[in-house]
Amino acid sequence: MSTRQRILDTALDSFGTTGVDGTSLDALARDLGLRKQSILYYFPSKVALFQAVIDEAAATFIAELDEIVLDARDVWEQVEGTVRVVFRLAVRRPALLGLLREASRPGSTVAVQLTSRLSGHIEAAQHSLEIALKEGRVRGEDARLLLFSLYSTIMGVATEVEVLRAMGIEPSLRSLAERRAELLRFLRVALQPV
Amino acid sequence: MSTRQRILDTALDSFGTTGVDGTSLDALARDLGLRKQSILYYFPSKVALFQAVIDEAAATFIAELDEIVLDARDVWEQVEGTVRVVFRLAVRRPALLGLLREASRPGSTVAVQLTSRLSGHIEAAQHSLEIALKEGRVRGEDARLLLFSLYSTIMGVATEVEVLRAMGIEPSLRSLAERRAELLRFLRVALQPV
DNA sequence: GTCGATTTCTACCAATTGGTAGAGGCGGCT
DNA sequence: AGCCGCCTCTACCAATTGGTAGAAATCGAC
Repeated sequence: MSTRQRILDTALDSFGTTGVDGTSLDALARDLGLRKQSILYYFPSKVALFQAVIDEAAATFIAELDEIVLDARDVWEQVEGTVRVVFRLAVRRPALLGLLREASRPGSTVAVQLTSRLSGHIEAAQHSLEIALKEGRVRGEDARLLLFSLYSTIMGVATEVEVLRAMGIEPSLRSLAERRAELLRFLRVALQPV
Repeated sequence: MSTRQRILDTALDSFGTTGVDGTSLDALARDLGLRKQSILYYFPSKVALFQAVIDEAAATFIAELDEIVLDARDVWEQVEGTVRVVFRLAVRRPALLGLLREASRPGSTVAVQLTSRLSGHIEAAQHSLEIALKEGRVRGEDARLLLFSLYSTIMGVATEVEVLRAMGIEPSLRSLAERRAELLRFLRVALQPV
């Protein structure tokens, strides 16, 4: 793997767990077995590196979502696909979810950049939700609120892994799968029209 | 108000919005019209200050919750009370919610402290949820997952304010009240037994 | 007024931060 | 060999970080 890509990968992990402010270029270079000047050779500044990491993270996130969600035939399949993607990321790349949270924090300069990057996907999801609402296939009123609720519920439950880890409890894959199944049941019931 | 209390207040706002790493004692002192040495007079170190802030934040949060939630007669009143408290905090003290997120981030040293501080309330809520589940007054299976889902949903929607602000949109109080009402409808439907 | 405690100040400090300048290694190409 | 472009290095820098030492100011009590 190219040095540039290695830097992006390690930076994502570090930014996602320790935070951007909590990650120094020195520490990052140490993890890579390099000097920080080599990092600054590939990326002109730290914020440039952060933006590149965000860009790549958003790209992979969208790619994973698109692959599963876009060719879903109804809203429920979209929800199911999103849950699958987010949980897979929570297991395989927990730092990515942490990074998304970090970047969407108010005051972050890249928040705008990230949301504009994701806005296409968000609007598409909202649109298909609105249609489903209008046709009565989904229970609810405001598509935007529904979307936010779904998103925050999924993210919250998925990041429960991290919270548990922070409390010193290592969650098993089995318990994670159970939680995912329960979350799906919960969402199905919540979405089902009366 | 005492200087010590002023420091705690300003620190909460700063830590909650800019983050702990993103807040220097110098900047904090500047906001207070002091020198940072005066801060270090009241709190021996920065992490000591952070812990004090967390402690106070958790205390107010719990106090607000207890006041409304504990004398609720059924689970639905508890949920309604929690939503009311969180939304009120999102309007009056948005930094507090940001701080709670910051502190519950994995890798944070105070995460354990915070959760142990809240654990009493969490267990009480989980307990009453379990009873409601057993008696069939609430639809669901795992009380713990249900609790997490409720919590993350409420938090997510409440912090939508911050996300919108980060996108440059100032949400009106009216729209916030609407969202709260919609969230309550959403939760009521999701909890109602069949 | 003055004593003593509480509080806030000036003056430093070592360590770390992100970032610059430029030398040298390394490979392939002619 | 010699050159060149790519990469990584050493050496350094100004600014900022959290924190210390101790001098002044401020205060109420007597």
